[in-house]
Amino acid sequence: MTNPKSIASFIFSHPLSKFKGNASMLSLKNLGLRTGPCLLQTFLAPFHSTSSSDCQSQRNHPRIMFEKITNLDDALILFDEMTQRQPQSSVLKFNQLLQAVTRMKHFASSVELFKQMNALRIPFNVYTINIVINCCCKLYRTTEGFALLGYGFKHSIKPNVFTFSTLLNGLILEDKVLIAERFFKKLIKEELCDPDVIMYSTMIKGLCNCGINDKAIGLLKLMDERGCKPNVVTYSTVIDSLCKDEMVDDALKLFKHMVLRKYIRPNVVTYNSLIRGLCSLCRWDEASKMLKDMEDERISPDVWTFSILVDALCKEGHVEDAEGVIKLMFQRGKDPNVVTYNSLIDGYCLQGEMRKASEVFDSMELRGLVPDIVTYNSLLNGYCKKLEIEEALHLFHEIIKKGLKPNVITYNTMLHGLFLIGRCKDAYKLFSEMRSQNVIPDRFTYEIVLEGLCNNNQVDEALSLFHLMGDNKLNSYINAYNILIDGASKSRKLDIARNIFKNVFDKGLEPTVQTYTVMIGAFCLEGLMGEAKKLFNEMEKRGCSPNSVTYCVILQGFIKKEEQGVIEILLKEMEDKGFSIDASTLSMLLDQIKARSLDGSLVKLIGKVVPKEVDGLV
DNA sequence: CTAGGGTTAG
Repeated sequence: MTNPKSIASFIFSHPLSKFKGNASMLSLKNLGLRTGPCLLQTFLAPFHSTSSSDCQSQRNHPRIMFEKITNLDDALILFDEMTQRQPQSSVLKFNQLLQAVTRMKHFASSVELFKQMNALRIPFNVYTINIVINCCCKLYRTTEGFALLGYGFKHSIKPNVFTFSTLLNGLILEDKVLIAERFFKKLIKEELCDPDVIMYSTMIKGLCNCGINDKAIGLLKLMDERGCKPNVVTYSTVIDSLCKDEMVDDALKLFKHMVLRKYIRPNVVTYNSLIRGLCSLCRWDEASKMLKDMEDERISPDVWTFSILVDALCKEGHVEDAEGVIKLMFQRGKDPNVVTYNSLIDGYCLQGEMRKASEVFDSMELRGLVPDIVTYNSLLNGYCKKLEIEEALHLFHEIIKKGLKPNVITYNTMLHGLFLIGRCKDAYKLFSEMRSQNVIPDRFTYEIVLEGLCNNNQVDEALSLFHLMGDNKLNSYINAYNILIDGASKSRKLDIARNIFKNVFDKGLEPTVQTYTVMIGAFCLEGLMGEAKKLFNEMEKRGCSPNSVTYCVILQGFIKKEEQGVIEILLKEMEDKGFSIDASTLSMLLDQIKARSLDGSLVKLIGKVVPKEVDGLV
């Protein structure tokens, strides 16, 4: 772990800050590529014109024409035009059009166009179904993708490795990794296709997604042995996954293996993953080194790289440095995008600097960037944290007015805010509204609502909601149990707390330190120090060591009982374990000593567990 | 000529 002060120097002393953008100035905007009706005329001209030179140019540059389509309306008009042409446009042309629509991410429209093609009996080939299957997959409708595969069979279209890897990717996008694995194995075993590097990489990505990195690495080795060389994408997939799981050192090891043993050149994506991994662990010096390395390799950082830096700096509270990175981006001709600004806005919101956050918001709109739901979620979060709920509600309505769809995070943030200021009724109304808007509550929603109800003296409501949640995946997260045990305890319903605690074990869930700590706290509150101490000793045996909080909680129980001896032992244990005492426990102790109900000899022990003042840093 | 894989939100 390095000194966070090195961040500023890490950014500004870096050689890249001295570079001037040149190649990057060749942005689309500078090339004069814009969307809109002016372009449409260019596309349609050949169809309306009888001039042979126009037809000639169309024949010579068939690809460029489709690549220039930048909005859906143009594409749809062109499609109509093509269906009416005599003689009919070739499959190739239709494929190019479908792909153009797909490139614009209008997946549903692509599927619709394909349906229209079929209604008009326009012929299609394997390219066509591959494009459309891909669209289904991107829409999380992989089942339809498989149906299309069958439809293709009926039309004697033989699927190929593209078809199968697209479907495999669809299953993985839908988190159906087990099914994906079965599908993958079946393809190989029955020799339905010869897996290539993309298919292996897709499967590896699936394994990474559900956190089985070692299995992913195993497959990486296996494909190599089977004569299919992993490439930079394959390695980057695994490297990124390791970084996300905070196993940056393993990621670095794999990175070195890729470069030094396999002679595969990393690209900007590989570096971005590593830089993000290092930044998220505050290993700034190494991140800086990585940035320098990529520059040495003549790989220039892109908007993504800079956004990662902005995000990491903001999350660590160094928003000013993040602003510096954005200035640097402009210098290098890499215009920040919505994601970049979102991180900055989030940074200000986390610091409660809402005025600054709004300024950034305005400046991004001035630059023609359209704020998305993530932008609004940060702002909502900022206002809610400051308890400026009216402001948050106002913003919430603005989101809807702008035609943006609030997502589960939006609702969670808003719910949290409403509960914070005790507006339970409004919160509950919003909670039901979210269902009617087809936004599925997640585990966080339930945790927020359960905690909100508990904090507002409505434990019974919390409990009935908990029972309503039933036996689905949602109540297999331990947090909800911790919240309810704590809530029940604070409402002096020890039996209920006990029951829920028991429930954790009955359900086979893994209790955390917090689970034990809240239960111990519940016993302490009732003065049942025998039971508290029993559980305290037991947790260690069950493989869950108490932390500072656990010690403070049980200490408070014994302080109230004025048990000098136990307090001494606990304080000594805390010192041995390097734990520190929190403010409220400390003041409780000192009060009792002042009142002479505890002995002053404790002061020496207390001195050892008072957190040391750390000055200078942060 | 036309198709598939890897990096950023609470």
